[in-house]
Amino acid sequence: MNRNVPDIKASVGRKGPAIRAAHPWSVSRRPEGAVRQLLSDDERARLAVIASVVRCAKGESIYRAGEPVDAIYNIISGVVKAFSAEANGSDHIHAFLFAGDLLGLSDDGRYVNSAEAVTPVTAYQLPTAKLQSHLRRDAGLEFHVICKLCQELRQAQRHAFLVASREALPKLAMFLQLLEDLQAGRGEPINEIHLPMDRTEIAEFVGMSLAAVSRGFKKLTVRGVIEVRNRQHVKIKDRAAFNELADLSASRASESGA
Amino acid sequence: MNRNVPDIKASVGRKGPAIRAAHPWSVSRRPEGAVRQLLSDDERARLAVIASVVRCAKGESIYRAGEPVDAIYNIISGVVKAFSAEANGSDHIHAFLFAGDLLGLSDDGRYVNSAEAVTPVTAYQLPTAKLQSHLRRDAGLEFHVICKLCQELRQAQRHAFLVASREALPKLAMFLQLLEDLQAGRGEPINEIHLPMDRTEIAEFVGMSLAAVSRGFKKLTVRGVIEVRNRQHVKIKDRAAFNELADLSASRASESGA
DNA sequence: CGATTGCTTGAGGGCTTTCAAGACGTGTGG
DNA sequence: CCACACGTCTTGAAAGCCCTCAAGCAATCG
Repeated sequence: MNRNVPDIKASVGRKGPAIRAAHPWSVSRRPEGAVRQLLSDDERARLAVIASVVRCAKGESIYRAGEPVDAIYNIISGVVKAFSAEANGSDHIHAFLFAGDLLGLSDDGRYVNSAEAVTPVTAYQLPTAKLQSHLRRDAGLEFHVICKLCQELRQAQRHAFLVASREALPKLAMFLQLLEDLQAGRGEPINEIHLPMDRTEIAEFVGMSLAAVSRGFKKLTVRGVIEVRNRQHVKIKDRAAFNELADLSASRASESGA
Repeated sequence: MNRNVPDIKASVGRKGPAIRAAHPWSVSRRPEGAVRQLLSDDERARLAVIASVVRCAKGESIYRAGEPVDAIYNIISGVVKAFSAEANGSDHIHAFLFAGDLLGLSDDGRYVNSAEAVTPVTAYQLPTAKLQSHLRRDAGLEFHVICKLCQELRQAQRHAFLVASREALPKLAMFLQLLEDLQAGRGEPINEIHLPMDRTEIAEFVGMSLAAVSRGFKKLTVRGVIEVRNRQHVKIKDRAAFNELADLSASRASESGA
């Protein structure tokens, strides 16, 4: 990864770090919740002062678990996986992170998981030392970080819910629903779901074997629930069946009126 | 639950809301990490102004998923479970919360999960409206909330890791290790692990059937890994075997030098 | 002391995992 | 432009683990 690159070109047209999340305590009428850019142009500009832009090729490591924490990252473009290594050699992926997400969760001064680029990635690097002193003086900015953390916490719970499911089809349906929601939250079209990661990474995220993921997609296709255009693009054909699978265990409180 | 009780007696001797967590960006030498009270007496006193004390009996509901968010809670004593209902009727427990923890995670103005007292509970109730305006003016307090959220995020990831495990024994070992760590973090003795929840709740947390939990404890006992004094107290007899089970999948980076 | 709740234990079935081989697709070199 | 080679994905068969259903046991409370 190219660290501390004073990349002028990349900064051009960028306003600075961006945090996408919903305000947890206010109600919105928009279908996608209230996912939006939290930071004002001014806040982004102030953060840009302490940030540098880094680029990673696909598969490149951003940081490793156990390393001393020197910075947290804010993704500009691309997809990152946060994972931890298991004893048997394979990894367990905690989360996929997209543009507007923060990563670099730490404990006791060290990263608690590793991060690696799933696609080519551009990100702001925010040194913790500078960031912390910056945060202490800016309550508004801090509040936005709180909103973002709340959102990540919800995602983590949703992920735990997903992996807790024992059957393959509900798992995959929930996974696709998760990606679809994120895609919608980013304002991208959702006629098709984009899967930037490969089947192995999906398996490591949902907690199944690679073979089971393959079989699951197959079965969903045969049943007419989804249509796999290619390995990166999936379309929901039977929304009712899809929701039934995805909501089988996850009874989401979306229809609770007033 | 008794809401808005101006409980003078409960407030006596209490300094106000307390948030226990580790500072994510600084290194500590203490074995239990740096888990400590984050708020200063002054901060706690300022929060106490907007807080009221609520009490719940065992099994009582604190809030339900889907309800409009009016307050978040800070546990003074007792244990709370955060859960969401599944379609089949049983629940999935996201987390057990102890003294010093915050609960009341929300999305789009509504609680995203339900909370219920596992034991008799005393907690501060902090109305979100007042809290938010309070937070906006106090960067130091906000920073502590950020620290706490980071900690909850780690817990959520650890939980996801736990439920992702497919075998019963590693799951239970990780669960016991989790409780032990929390117990140590609270400064309580760890010669014995205290299980305030019943077997059903353990099953709903680790993502197994009640029967499997029972069988798992049995097997751990037979193998001499643990000793079950009674249903609420477990002792680790064979630490090596225990760690082998718990760390089988969770390779924690605790021995990385420098 | 009896009843209710919580926990344990047994047997059969279903699902995923594992191991392994084959198909697909992509990128490179001729 | 085609052929080859590699990595990725799919598919098959046997085995293991936990789940479900159900009955028996223990502990708690009135």
